[in-house]
Amino acid sequence: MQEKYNPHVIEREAQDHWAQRNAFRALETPGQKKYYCLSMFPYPSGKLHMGHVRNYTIGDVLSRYHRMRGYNVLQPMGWDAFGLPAENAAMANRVPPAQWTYDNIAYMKKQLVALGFAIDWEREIATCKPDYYRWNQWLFLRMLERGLVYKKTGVVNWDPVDQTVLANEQVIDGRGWRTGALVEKREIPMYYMAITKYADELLSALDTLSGWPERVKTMQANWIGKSHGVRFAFPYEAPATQGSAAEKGLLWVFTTRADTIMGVTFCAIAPEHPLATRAAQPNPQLAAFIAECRRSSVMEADLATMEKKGMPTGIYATHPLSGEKVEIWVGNYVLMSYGEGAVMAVPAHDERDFHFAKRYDLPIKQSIAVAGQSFSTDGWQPWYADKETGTCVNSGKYDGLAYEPAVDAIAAALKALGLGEKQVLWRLRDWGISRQRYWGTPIPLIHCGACGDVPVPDADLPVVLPEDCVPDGSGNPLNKRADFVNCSCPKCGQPAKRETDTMDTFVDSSWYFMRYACPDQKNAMVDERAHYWPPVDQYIGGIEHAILHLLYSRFYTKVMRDLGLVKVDEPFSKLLTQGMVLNEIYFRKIGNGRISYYNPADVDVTVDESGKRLGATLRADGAPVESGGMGTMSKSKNNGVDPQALIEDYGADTARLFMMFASPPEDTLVWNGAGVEGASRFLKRMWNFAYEQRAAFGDANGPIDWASAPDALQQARREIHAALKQASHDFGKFQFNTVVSATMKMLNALERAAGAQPAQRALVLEGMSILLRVLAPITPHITHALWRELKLGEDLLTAPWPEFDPGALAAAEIELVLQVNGKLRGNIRVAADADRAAIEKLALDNANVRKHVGDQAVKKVVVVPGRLVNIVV
RNA sequence: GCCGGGAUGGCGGAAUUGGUAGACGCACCGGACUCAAAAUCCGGCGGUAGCGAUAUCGUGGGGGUUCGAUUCCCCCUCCCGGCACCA
Repeated sequence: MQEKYNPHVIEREAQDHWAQRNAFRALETPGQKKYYCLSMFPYPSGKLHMGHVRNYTIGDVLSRYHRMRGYNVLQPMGWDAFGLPAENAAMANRVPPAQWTYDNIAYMKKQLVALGFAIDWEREIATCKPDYYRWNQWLFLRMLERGLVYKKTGVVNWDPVDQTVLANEQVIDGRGWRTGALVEKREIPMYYMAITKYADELLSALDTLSGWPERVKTMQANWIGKSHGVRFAFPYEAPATQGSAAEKGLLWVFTTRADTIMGVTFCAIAPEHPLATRAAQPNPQLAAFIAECRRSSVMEADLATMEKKGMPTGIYATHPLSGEKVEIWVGNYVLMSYGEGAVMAVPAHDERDFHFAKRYDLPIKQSIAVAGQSFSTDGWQPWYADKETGTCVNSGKYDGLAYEPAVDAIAAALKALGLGEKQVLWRLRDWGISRQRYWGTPIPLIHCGACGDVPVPDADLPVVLPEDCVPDGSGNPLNKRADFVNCSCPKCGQPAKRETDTMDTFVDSSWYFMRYACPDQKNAMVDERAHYWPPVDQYIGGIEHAILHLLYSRFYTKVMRDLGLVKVDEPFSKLLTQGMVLNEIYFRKIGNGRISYYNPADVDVTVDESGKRLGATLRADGAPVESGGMGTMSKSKNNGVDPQALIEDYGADTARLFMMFASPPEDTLVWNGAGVEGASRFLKRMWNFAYEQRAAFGDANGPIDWASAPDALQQARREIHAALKQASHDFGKFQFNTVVSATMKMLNALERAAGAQPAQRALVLEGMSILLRVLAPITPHITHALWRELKLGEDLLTAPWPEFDPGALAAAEIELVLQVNGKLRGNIRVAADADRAAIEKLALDNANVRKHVGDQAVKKVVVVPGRLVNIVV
């Protein structure tokens, strides 16, 4: 045995050992409990960052732990390889996205291997390869056949200089990130997936996901957003204009507060609403306002935070129940994509309408009252919107009705008029999957002048993406590739054009977990092995994916089930949402709204004497940079920390141990390398202890009568088994930081108790056998080496998880805390089986307790068995 | 703005889910070893008062429930994640 811990040597040896045995290859073994453990696959951005190390270490710890628990474990890995950063890199470096991507994959794979993850690399997939995305195309066509894919227009960010559609991320302060040009909204035809057809099941099935965090289920439920309300219409008359004749029509709106209908004083429509367009024809001011709205962001977050503005259309509608005239306004806060793109406005009982009415001096009419509260238009009060205790007032025959009966009566009245009825509305919208970008899955359609949009026949799949394009930032380079675009129509054989839009990369990641079951299957999307492995038993990934990725994956699973491809209803039985790993963000604005980000490792922070931050400068040029606060480690913010230096300096085990010890996996973690030293020190200490004690191992020890062993030994053994009990319990809670702390307690206890006596040697042997197994999932290399050096068994990979000895935990005496009126006043030792009366007497006899009780009467004595005595005076 | 989450010593965090707040580490301070340093080992380490026993304050801020609140309830502040084209 080597005297010194040398991580690089033992890690190489352990990894060779596993590789030679093909130890992590997963086979479909009938009769054995399977455990499909999956960490979200990475985008190959270049190098791993600490968020990856955290994610994949958690997955590996759980995989190895379950292997020790006797499960047939599958842990695969792959690459979410299509996406925008590859195109950005291509523009910067003049290298095709494909080459950049494959280079990154090669480098990052090397890093994953160096970290010793128990991955079945035979199942590796990359979504940018035709043998994968072929099945994106195939499923797209099946969905098209079933009406689950359809075409309609959608709104995108348009850079008028580059003539290019921009991602939200590429719009900074309303300007294109490369050109600095003011971005416009533009409507273009796109393909949509009808996820709303599954809205009901996506919502109700959340109840079956007992292994998911409540917060994620809540977020999904709110996102799907089922709301019950009333859809109804305001009849209106639009006067004749130069362009169009006078028109009578119905303005449809949706509301969840039909009980406030008699408080309506105006209506508001989205700038994109057809009625707004019509009203703008004779009204240049309104047209200018609508044009201004067109220049605003497409992002909901921007829309919701911007100043609420509006303008009257001059068109009046008739209130369907009161017959009053109400004016129709255009409001920049009304979303065309939700409901009807129009709302009834009740300033008295809707906060947004209230502020809008105040701003434009529109009437405010109370129609709900709460007993004991008086209404005023001076300022908004939360009770104005209270539907629990409010009743209708100033509402004619609905006066006095509470929320539910009022909604029922009003819906019935509208229905009788043929002007509306109750309706369920979803916040969830269909999923627009078209991207006007090169580096993605080609949408398998052909546009023929005679036949229209024609699906590519299955036999012609995949539609292969040429891998040698270099995007230049203006438009989709596929449009310039005649060899890609020009084709013949599969129906009529005439010359035709291939669709050049590609699919949203969320499509790629919505079913990859199914493909891992059978990545080598060339003739089908999935085969019968997808009836063995799915669902994923444990999914692990960042909390930032709580809604979109997880919802799309659930949708895809249900679609694949309904196509008979898989048998599961849900893709992920248990979900662990890892907290973000944050780091400082530094940037400079380099003009035209463009931003350049600098890695914190290249930035010096200056502080004053009290440690307060004064500023930050870029080391390269000494000039100041701005702080962008804390944010997720990412390529786009250039604030990732490459784990490579950590691995090279300390080894994979230290990197893994440190990551697991730093915080519980679900917590946000602000990156700070301090503490790595401590993790490394612990492993060295364990190695040194094993080296010193190596003589205790190997020879047979007789059975030890622990009950007659010295107290100090019994105490040490109690500590070890208590720590084991805690560690086993904490594994179930995913609380790996306290598992690590338990192993530290074990080593502390062993170091104190070690010695040459037979019982001491037996304790060291038992303790190390437990310690190494508990630590094995976290630091697999050093534990593998020590397990063999100490001759504790053959291969630690398959050693069973240790069970604690309840007998070791029993103590003859226990300590009880004494309180007077809830304040700590001392403690006593009592026999473990002491009865209540004896405990009370001992407590009341305690000198410090007597001092604090004094001559006050004891009102009550609370005894919590095994914990404390509280004397209430 | 809306939805979800978080805040505990100088730092990361713990507290068997209502029962001794600060486990286990990091940093720091003192000591041993050393010519010296590093490494290692031993000890200390929330604030205030006290030589000490001990007292008192203390889990983002304010209020409440309880014999007892980091934990449960109400209000507020700040930070993080998501908001449909970053992945």
